[in-house]
Amino acid sequence: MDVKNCYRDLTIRDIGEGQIGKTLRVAGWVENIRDHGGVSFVDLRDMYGVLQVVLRNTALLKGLTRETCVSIEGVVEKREEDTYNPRLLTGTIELEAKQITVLGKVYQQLPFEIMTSRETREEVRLIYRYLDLRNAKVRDNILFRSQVIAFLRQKMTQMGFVEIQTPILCASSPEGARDYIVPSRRFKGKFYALPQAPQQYKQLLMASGIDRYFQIAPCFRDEDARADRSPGEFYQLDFEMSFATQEDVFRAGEEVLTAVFEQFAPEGYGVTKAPYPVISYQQAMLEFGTDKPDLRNPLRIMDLTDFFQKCTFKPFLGRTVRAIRVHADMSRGFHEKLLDFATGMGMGGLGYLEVAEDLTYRGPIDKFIPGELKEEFRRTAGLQVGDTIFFIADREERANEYAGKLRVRLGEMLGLVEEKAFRFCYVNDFPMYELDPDTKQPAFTHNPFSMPQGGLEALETKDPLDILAYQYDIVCNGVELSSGAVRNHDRDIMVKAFEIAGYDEEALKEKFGALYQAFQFGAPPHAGMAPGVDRMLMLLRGEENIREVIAFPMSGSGQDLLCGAPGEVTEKQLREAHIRVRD
RNA sequence: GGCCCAGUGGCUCAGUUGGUUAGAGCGCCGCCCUGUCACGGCGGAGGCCGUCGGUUCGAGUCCGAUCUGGGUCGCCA
Repeated sequence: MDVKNCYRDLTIRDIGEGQIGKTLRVAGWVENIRDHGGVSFVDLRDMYGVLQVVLRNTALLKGLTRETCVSIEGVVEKREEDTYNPRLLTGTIELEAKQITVLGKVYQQLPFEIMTSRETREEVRLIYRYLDLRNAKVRDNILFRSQVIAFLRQKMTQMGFVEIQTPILCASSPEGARDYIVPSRRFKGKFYALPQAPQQYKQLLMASGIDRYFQIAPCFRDEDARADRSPGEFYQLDFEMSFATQEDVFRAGEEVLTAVFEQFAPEGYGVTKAPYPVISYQQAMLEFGTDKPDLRNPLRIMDLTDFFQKCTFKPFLGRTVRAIRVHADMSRGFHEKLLDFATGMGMGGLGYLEVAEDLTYRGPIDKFIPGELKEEFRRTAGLQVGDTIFFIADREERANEYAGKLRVRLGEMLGLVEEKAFRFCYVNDFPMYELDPDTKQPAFTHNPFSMPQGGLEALETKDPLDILAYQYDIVCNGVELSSGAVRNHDRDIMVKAFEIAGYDEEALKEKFGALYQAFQFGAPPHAGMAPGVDRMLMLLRGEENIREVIAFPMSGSGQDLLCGAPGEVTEKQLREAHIRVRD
């Protein structure tokens, strides 16, 4: 687009050797000033780049400080070859200034230096976020976000999904996270809530006959922050498909994710091609010790519980025994570091065996494996000469956790983790119910809207804890990117599913009345998922902190330090909203 | 809500077993410098050591509380 007006003729992106000799105006900010007495240099920055401006008339410097916003008129000149700056796109040219107009003065000392703003205390960066965002690296994350979101929209549209906005002011939903609530002026004592996700609306869209819906959906949850979880609000690529099976959603999810990661991953990164590996929840917990497997790490956990019940090593009897086999030379120091890690997370010790040249085992546990079982052990564990096998024994839940962390640690220490890769998988077959530790009653594990595998029959005949749901996650590099499910679209099955979780039909009607009603009128089978946009961006940019991919992030305590939210409101506002604040 | 870490000029940090006047780099201000690009040189200003209380002859330093920020557990159907 042509930007020519009284402030500028071109942006810095469009200035190059083609303009040599021309007189033109450029607008931007003074990034740096280098005053050499007779000649001075100003680095002029706009959103697109940096251009060196030469000032031969010292008077032009008057009134300029760093970050002053200016319009500069000058002549584009070729630089002498020995003064090229290869770090600038405009490094072979410069602008010889004839006139400088200050558009925005700097009145105060800057709170931090723009070029190194990322090193500043985050609190200060957030208070002056508009200055922080002048830093190229900070700004590029936000520009990158814009490109990714534009790409997602285009891709989803191409795939036949229609984007539909669902309400931001909606009904409070009783389950799940804490709602943000908004008082109603018209209805005294009643409240809207901000949506934790457009879950019910998108299901209602399916009942409305919309075939494939998507939305870059803002989601609001009043829960505490983490490094990878912003408090309050975040965005999901929310989508839902009618007449769809789990496999259909898998195909759609992997198509869009592989496309966006291939498009935007850093140079040289590998991206899992569709179809993604599918790992059941049960298998994930066993082989990876977590439901968020990082497939870049080639190590797998094996189960040796049954085998060790036949041996005489007391600490393993009656315990879940997991093992990790590695093939690597390990120094004594290595074992000490690993043992420190193990005891650091609460393990009593860390048993291991090494397989010697003659296939005998070296290690204290060897003597507890009866001679006649040594060969069976070798086959069961798949051991070869030079292998080391580590053992983890505890009650099952803890054994999983320890083995999972040990797997990650071993992979890192041995340098086995694949670099420069985004490795995706689906984890599916989550249990439908789990025991609520307080009430000892079955409760929904993930999402009350999921379809139980086996349908009504399973609900009526099986132990609730044995029922699996058509419930799945997408995991990338050990990060949960998305949850999703085949939804329960049948009224009767829904009633039964809620009954098991302790809600009668009346409660169901009250809590999810819209869905309950909609399912009376020929609702289509449907399924979907909602990959987190912020998480995608973190992965693609290699950022550890979610705030780095958000233009105006809140602090961990859920405050907007820039604008001062949450803030107080006037008495009048409170009165109109029928709110009284208790002391 | 629990636990851990941090808070010292504008920014990033140092500050000894508690001991005179709290330092450095960068930034800022002034002067010098005609080819730098995180230019260079000389000089200068700038601090209630987060806040409140306590111990002590004496506290940036020790103790207690509190606030703010970060991380984490809980929480996040």
